[in-house]
Amino acid sequence: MNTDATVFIVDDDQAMRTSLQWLIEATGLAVQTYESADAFLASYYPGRAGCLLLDVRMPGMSGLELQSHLKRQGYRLPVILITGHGDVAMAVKAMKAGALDFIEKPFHDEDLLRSIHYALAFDQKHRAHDLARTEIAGRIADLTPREHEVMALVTEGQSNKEIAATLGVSAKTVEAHRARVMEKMRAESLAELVRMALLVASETALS
Amino acid sequence: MNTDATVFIVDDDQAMRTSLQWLIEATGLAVQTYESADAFLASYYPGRAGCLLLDVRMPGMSGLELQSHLKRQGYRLPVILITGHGDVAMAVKAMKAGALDFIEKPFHDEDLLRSIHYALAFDQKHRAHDLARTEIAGRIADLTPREHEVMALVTEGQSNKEIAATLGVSAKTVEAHRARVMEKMRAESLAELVRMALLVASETALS
DNA sequence: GCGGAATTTGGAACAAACACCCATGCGTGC
DNA sequence: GCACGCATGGGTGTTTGTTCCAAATTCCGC
Repeated sequence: MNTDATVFIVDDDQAMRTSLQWLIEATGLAVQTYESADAFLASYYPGRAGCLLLDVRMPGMSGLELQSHLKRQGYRLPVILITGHGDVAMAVKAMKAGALDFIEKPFHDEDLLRSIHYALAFDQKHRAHDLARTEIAGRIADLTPREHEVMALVTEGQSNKEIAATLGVSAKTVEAHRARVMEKMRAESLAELVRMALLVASETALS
Repeated sequence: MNTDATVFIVDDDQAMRTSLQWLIEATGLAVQTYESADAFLASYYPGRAGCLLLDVRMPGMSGLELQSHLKRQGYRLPVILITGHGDVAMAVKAMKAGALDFIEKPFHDEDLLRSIHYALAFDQKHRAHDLARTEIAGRIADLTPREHEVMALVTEGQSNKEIAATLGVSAKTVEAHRARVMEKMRAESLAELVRMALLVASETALS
């Protein structure tokens, strides 16, 4: 398990916060509590690993609002919603918005803990992937327009000769661009370059 | 919209089936109704485009059971669950299992129709992808064990020489296998082969 | 055992890619 | 103007991959 994974708890009810904190810390996990969505947002920065335990009904920004706000910001922190007075429509809406779980109070401690562990595993699994994707995207951003163009055609399967014809330049020029692409992308092989291209493209593909 | 997309309705209540059928056919969509999960399974074959409207509570196999059964079979038909007496836990369970929506009776016609249209779009979007994936998986299944092994190393980025060392055979042998892999997979380029490998691997990766 | 598929290996010629070297022209910014 | 990055392209040689060819071995099923 990720050693600096933290369970972030946002709930306006002091007693609930304390009780959740005790329960979760007893399993050896780090916990940070906040009494409002704004307090959490003021403290959280992307890159913090963990998961988010969120009360649905709170003064100010509600749990669902915070959830969609984080999603818009591109934060990937897994969200578990907790509610005292939930209904089916609310639960479905939250799950559609990407919540990992939607738990009604009162709940069984084991159910919540199981959900938290799943969320942490989910976060860890996606975090490495996202990091790699960001890294690769950064390298692509460093390519010149022409190099970017050549990389696209190379990863599409065209040979240097075909690319030269497509771009209306000599094969020699394509070779030069291609070599620079391999170097800048730190790709050891064409296969690796194709993998990189697909990795960053996979994000764009998810509507 | 897909012209042969069909809305499959499974509900043990005759009146409900008829009412849903009228509602949906009025929008110009094809509908087929079944009075039980078994009746649906006896008639449905994968490849049929559309979506599935499923009553949760039915004699015999329940809607949730049919949903997980289809999932196990690898069928990707989008599922919309409908229930008269649902609770939050049931809705969350269904959504976790991949249902696109979970609707309580009584519902607004527009809500159901919106959900159906989303499901049909979802189905169409994923169907082409899944078809391609199945096609590629079929070709891979036709590879001999050795060819499969060589393909794995090739798409990993190893050169023929490296593969030869890995497998303990001559580079010449690897060339022969590689050529047969390209032919059997109908890949025009290494990039295409890598794409194929990643396409089928992406499914296995989704735990 | 015999036929066939799978695996193995080699030769020769060719195409493609890579790795160096080099040079020129064109903007942008200091 | 001059330096720098960018795009362009030529030469030369090596490495790698492809495409023909042919052939030996093993193992499985009929």
